[in-house]
Amino acid sequence: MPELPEVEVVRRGLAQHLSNTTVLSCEVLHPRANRGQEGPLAPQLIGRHITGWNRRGKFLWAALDDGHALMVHLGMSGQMIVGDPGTATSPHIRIRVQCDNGRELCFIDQRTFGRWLLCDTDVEGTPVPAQHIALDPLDPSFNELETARKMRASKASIKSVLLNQSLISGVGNIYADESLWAAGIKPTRPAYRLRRRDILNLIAAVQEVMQRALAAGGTSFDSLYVNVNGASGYFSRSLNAYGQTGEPCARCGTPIRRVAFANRSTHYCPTCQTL
DNA sequence: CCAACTACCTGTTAGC
DNA sequence: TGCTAACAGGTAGTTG
Repeated sequence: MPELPEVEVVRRGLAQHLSNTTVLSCEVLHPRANRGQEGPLAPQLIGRHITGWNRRGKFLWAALDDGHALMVHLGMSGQMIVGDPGTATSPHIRIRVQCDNGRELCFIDQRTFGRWLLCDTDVEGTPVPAQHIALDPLDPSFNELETARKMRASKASIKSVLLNQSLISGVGNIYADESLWAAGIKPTRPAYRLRRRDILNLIAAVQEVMQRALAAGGTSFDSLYVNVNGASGYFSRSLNAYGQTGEPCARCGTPIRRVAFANRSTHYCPTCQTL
């Protein structure tokens, strides 16, 4: 599942191969991939000039030279494949675009949770539909103290708070479980019952885990294929909690437990995640 | 206003 | 073998 590190790998690949280029053609092959768009996408997108690619949390967008943005969310299974025309052959190609640098971009998305949206931006260039998304923990302007204060003001469980994209963005189920394991915090603990230093430790753990995943996933993006499988492909051997049900905890040896929580699976060590 | 819950989607796997 | 159910989960919208 693409979370922040995987989306950043995709962004880097797109920035390398599809910056300063104009859209020549566009086909929407599945309407759900462009849900919420006013009017057909193709005639609005053709002729637009992409200046670069930006990201906030799991939201990705192409900055256009007229102040608009082509916002992309990969959902659970979205992939952005860049190559020569005809390179992508998946039965799940949802949108196909050709650019004047000779490259083709295909949006492939098996489960159709992802989408593209051509939209307005604010004065800072952020797409309007992504304005409610908080800065992510790898953003240079991310404020740890301010974020910790907001998180600690919540009565919800600390895991729910980590997944709340309006407080801290980019964290999904995998990195939430990994960060809570690293910080020794029980996922169901209400956020307000944690000390300030515990929350700050947790934020540092999120940053550390994501930096490591980014380093592991960002090794091979100079090929034309823009890989989004960072967590499942490169980083899976480093996981300490997520998907480790029944495996001994790397810290204390207790079998990792899996529980249904907030309609999601949660993996944690019942012995050493006690905060 | 806040927190919790549900719909949306499809390929894979487990169980009978 | 063939069917059904569970499972994966980010976001938006709804409910309490």
